Amino acid sequence: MLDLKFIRENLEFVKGKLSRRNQRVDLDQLVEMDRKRREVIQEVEALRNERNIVSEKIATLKQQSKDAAIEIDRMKLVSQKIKDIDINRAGIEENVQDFLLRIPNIPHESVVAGEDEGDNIEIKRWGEPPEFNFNPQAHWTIGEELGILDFERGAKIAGARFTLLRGAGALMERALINFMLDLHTREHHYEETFPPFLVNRISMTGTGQLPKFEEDLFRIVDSEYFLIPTAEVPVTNIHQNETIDEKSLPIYYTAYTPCFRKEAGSHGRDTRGIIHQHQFDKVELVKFTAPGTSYQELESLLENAEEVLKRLNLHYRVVSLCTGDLGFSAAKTYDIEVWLPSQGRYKEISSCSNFEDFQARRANIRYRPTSKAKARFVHTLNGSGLAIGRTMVAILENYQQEDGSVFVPEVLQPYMGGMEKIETPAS
RNA sequence: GGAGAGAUGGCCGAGCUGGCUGAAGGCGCUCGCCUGCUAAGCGAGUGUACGCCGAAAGGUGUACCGAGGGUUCGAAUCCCUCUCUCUCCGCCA
Repeated sequence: MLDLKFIRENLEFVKGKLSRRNQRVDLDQLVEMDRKRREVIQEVEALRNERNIVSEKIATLKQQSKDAAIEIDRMKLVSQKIKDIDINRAGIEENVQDFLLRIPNIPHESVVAGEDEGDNIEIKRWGEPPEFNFNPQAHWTIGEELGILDFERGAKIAGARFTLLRGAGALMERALINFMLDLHTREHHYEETFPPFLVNRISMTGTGQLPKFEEDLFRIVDSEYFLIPTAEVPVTNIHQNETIDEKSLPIYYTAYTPCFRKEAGSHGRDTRGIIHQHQFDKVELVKFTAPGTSYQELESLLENAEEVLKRLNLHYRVVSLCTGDLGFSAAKTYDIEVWLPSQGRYKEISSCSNFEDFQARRANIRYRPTSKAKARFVHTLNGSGLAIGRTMVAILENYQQEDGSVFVPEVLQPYMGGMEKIETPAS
């Protein structure tokens, strides 16, 4: 959420910044509502002031056993008027608030203007794509052959975009989770957390999923619980409505959670395999920082996520999203894209963003500077470190052998009971 | 699921027979005084949000005692609904 006062005082600047996003916002309408809002506030507060003064007078009169009937009658009318105006004011303020919650964040100055992902800027590449002297298979073929990805059973149990992992597949899922959590907690100094997987509407609004993107979320019938689409939601909301001591910043959290997404807009995209699932596992990284350091913290967050791919020895590149491709809440985002041999292209496996104070204002997460100035909003950041399912896709495809077996990356072997290779049950 | 208790400022804790209570008292914190150092002591200050005035310093108004409604000229105080916490019983991984 943007600061209403900032919009009011920097209208042309904000308009210019938002025009580079692929979303249209009529700020003039907001400014007019805000003008009306302040007008009504002045009106009702003047009446309240009068009522307070006269009520005190009534109290005095009564103490002196004098008659206050005239004042009381007059205040009855004033109170009724206050009530009427208040209803109007509440309506206006709700409209203003709702409007504000639907305005996307302002892109950081370093974010390049562009239309869509085609305009994203490649920042770097790491490693080399593996070379095959045979035709590399897609992960769904490899996984089915090995008996570790069971798409038919997944669909039978739940439906499309659900997959049953079994045997070494299920084991690798668990191994990847543990490997990533161990790396981030032991070497990158994130605190491990294990949050609720269902959250309320307030938390979803705090991080920006609501009110605008409800159709992307799974919701529990007959209650106000939503299944989390990412650990970002419960973990960022850990400090909802809190004021943090500056001394304890920056705060680093990591969490493994399953993620649930309706994928409403992606019908027909990646229908095969486990690239787009309604349920997938992810290890997430979340940071709370002071405003001055958030961009250097974004760089180190990105490095922490990259480290996972480096240790798995998977070729990847990093792109900086352009204004048109930027998510609703983000001021700046780096995507890490891993190489998929079967597709001959890079596929997003992590998204690392700085939200600046956009989420903090919504979720009311502040910090008190040591200089005892007044509390300010923190900056929040998060990134996948990494998406587990897509990491498995990358491993299956990049480590595949001609005979259909798949080597287990060295760093994962201790997490898989020393297993070095996944082979077909028959062999 | 049943019965009961509670939610007040950074913290503890009064007020809850409605009217100088933004809120006693204590702790903490800040500044000053005092003190050879430390401790103690003394004095003053110490919330947030929004509106208006002001270049600013600041001034001023309104709101806020879990949340939302209601009664009343006036609500932290009375009534209703909800949320959360605690205790006991039942059930349960």
